[in-house]
Amino acid sequence: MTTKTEGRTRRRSAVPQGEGKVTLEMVAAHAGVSPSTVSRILNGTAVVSEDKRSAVDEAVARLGFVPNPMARGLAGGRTMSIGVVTQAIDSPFYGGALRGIEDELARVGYSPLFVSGHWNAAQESRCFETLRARRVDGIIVLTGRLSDAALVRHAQDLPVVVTGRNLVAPNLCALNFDNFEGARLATQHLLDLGHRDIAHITGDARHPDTQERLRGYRAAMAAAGLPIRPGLVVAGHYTEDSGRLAVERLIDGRETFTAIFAANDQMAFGARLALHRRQMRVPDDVSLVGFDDVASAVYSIPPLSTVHHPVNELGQSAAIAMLQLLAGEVPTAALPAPRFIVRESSRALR
Amino acid sequence: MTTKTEGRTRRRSAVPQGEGKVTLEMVAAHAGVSPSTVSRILNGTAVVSEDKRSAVDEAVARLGFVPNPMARGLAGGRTMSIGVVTQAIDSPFYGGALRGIEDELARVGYSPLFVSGHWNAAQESRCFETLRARRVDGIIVLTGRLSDAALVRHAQDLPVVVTGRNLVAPNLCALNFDNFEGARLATQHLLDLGHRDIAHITGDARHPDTQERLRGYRAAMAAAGLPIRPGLVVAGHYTEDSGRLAVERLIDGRETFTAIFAANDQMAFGARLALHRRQMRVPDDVSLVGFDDVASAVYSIPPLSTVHHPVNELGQSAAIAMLQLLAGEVPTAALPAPRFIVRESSRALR
DNA sequence: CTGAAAGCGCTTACAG
DNA sequence: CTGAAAGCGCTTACAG
Repeated sequence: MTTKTEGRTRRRSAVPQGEGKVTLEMVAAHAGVSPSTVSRILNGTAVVSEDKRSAVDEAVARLGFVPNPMARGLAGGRTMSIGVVTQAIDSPFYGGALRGIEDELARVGYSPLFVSGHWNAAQESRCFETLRARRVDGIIVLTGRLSDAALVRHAQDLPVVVTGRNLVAPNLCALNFDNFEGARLATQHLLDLGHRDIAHITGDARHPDTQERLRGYRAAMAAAGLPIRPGLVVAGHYTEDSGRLAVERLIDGRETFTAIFAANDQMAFGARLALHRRQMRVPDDVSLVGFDDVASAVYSIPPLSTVHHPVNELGQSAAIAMLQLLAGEVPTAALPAPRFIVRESSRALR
Repeated sequence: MTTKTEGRTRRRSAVPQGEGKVTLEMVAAHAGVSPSTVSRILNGTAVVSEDKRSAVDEAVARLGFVPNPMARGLAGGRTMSIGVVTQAIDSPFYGGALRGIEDELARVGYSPLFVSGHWNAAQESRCFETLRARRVDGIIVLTGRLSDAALVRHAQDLPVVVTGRNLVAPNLCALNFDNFEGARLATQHLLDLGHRDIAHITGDARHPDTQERLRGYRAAMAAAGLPIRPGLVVAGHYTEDSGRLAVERLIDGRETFTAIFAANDQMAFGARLALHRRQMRVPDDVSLVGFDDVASAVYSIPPLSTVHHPVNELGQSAAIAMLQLLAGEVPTAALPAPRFIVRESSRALR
């Protein structure tokens, strides 16, 4: 049995190897100009005569020159890297955002530096230190627990874009999804289906989105002339297990309900399991809707009706806004409006 | 309107602020020694007298000195960063590994630099270039599509640890999970339950694990004296949708089956949906088992029986092995043996 | 428009 | 055991 992995013949190229060894000085020598000029051309820092420019371009191509980011950073120029403060690198929700950021940054030669704050302000502060020590050109923060003031302060030193907040400050761009409207849509969907006894599993109270989503739920109920029954609002904290537990409490309590709106998909999945354990069928016995539309929502059983939170676009927009800030432009990024996706976990009350 | 880029007020505080501004030189001055000595103490590069050491330690603490990784890297020392070549930053499977790596590296002050190869050898090569340009101290590769030869070559320049392969080379450590045994276990579980007509959804043929898992399935069947019915082995490529399609083909074909072993959980989820659509109940009508035990497996309906692939430990072990390689030691990392987790998607044939 | 020179903050031979 | 000095590969005032 031959191993497929070994048969790769080692192609040798005429092109100078060892990418890392070619320096800007070598390029300068080959092009017959000074290192300063090469630097300027590479950075578009100054107007340079056409012939020198082409000579340099050619030398760069011939030698396969790749500027050393470390040297660049040390010398005070751009490091071409953007710090990304996420909460957990393996979050099923933020994962899509990380990818959006990575893709968008990649197309202009920037690379992201991911660090995890684990929903902890102290750790997040350390993330910032790490990132600044590495001389990132800017920092993107996905929600986080840092105070707005702290963010504004950092923005004095380098561009920052933050998601999940509304914040206006110089050199800073805040990108927020319309959580209120999304939650209103989800609740309205259930209302339209004829449900009146709609329970809501809230997210972590310290999370900014939580209040907004609760507010959306309340607004829809109120608009329908329905009272908010306190027993129908149960607290979770965005994890599957907290959703499961919330439903257990709901069932064990005296309140009756025919539908549940979970503040995120993960809790909806947990709720689904609790319902399953109690032999309550979705959507036959109770309708269930979530929020976020994570990748696995389509494959849950039954496929989950949920509000689409364009997390990938969120990442892209954040990256684009950062690039604009870096270019001295005013960010124009805007997030798509919430859309409710009807799948199979909700149905008309009969 | 003031331009934000210019207004950089430099705040001055009593406490040495701006962590980034304290340099090794300042520490040296405060401690009354030369920069070289400070550097040596910080790096444990040489034996230093006790009094100088404590003087330096104190100065470091007082000033809150944090070495600049860029300068470190440029000067030829360690950058304290490890490149991690993953396939997709948002993979539900590798996510756990990334986290394991991050956690393990963090405790010794290293930070990971994640880059995505997207299952594409060319992109992976570029990942390596990026990482080397940034002077990472070592590179961890999660499977990938690079040839073994390419990996061995890179290991000549810096320590490499790779998962998902068996490979022996200097300055390189390969960490592989026992896919064969895992698959054998999964199939045996179904066999023990009385199933004979067991279908297998394979993974992407280009993926090294695929053959091993297929081999495990075959071995278990053979050991039970059962023939392998070709029609029962359908190809997928590790995505939910490919699992769904595979089951559609299975159902539309003439073969009968009472159980399915999907080569990973994602395909099992897809299979589950296809079954659901055809009104086939799990586990009543068909038993379903997966492979990997991703985080969401516990919350799928019904909770998925699957082989536990300790992906978090995989990440940790990879990080530990890297640290050992960096210390000039021989890696001792070993992965836990596969365990089959019985949940509710499989049950005895009656 | 374009050089020469200094400097970014460290590490590491080289000499004591 | 410990300095002084050079150098890592760039960028950026400073002078033409």
